Amino acid sequence: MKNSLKARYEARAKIIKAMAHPSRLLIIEELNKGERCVGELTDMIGADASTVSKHLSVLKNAGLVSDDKRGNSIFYTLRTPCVMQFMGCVEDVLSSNVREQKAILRCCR
Amino acid sequence: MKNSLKARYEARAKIIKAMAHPSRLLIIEELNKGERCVGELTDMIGADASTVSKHLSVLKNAGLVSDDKRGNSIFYTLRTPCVMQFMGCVEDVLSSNVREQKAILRCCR
DNA sequence: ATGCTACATGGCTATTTTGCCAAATAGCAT
DNA sequence: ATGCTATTTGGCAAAATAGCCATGTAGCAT
Repeated sequence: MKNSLKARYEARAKIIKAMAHPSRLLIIEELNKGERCVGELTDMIGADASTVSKHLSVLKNAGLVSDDKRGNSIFYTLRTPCVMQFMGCVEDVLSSNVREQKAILRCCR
Repeated sequence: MKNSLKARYEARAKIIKAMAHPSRLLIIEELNKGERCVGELTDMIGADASTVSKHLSVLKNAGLVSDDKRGNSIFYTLRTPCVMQFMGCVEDVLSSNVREQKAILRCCR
């Protein structure tokens, strides 16, 4: 693969990889509704606070979220809500997969 | 995290994770132009044929591509072209990141 | 049947990711 | 200063991922 092209795909992959985790998808969806502090997200996810903190740093490092410290808490915001539009497509893939499974069942009865 | 919710996010994550690799992004973009056989993709990527084959199986397993064996070759197709629309958003994130970097430079001169 | 081409699979190692615990840091209240 | 709450960081072990090589399989041609 040509070098400049490779760098381009690597940059994209980094962003997509940042989204590619169940907990981080929950975070993205939640932040799409409005800003949330780490504690709120930790409660929802039900993992160790340090784990959630690291997930947030992955998202931040990819440029998907930004943070704002106010008082004792740090509030996170979704920086580019367009990523949420993608979820519709992901759901399409999922239901398309289900349809295919059904079709396979039908034809082999 | 509630169990049914968790399963939902895991299913989504699997699809996104399948996209989260430079070579697989190239494959997706190329298949968006039309069907391609493994050899063509292997030449473009410049990795071992077995490596490319495994990338394709990841994409297939996620339901993103389908394959069609004709003669001696196997042709892959992008099953849900909507994933390509997402790339625009990814590019937005990237250029937004660049803008932010520039802003940081400006303010600290 | 033999050979050749096109892919896939198994096996292995190196690297990356994940998630917990413990410890550090920062802000607020007393 | 001390304690309390919120969050991050370091460290570590377990799990997942990536990529190569060697090998297996399938189709076509001779």
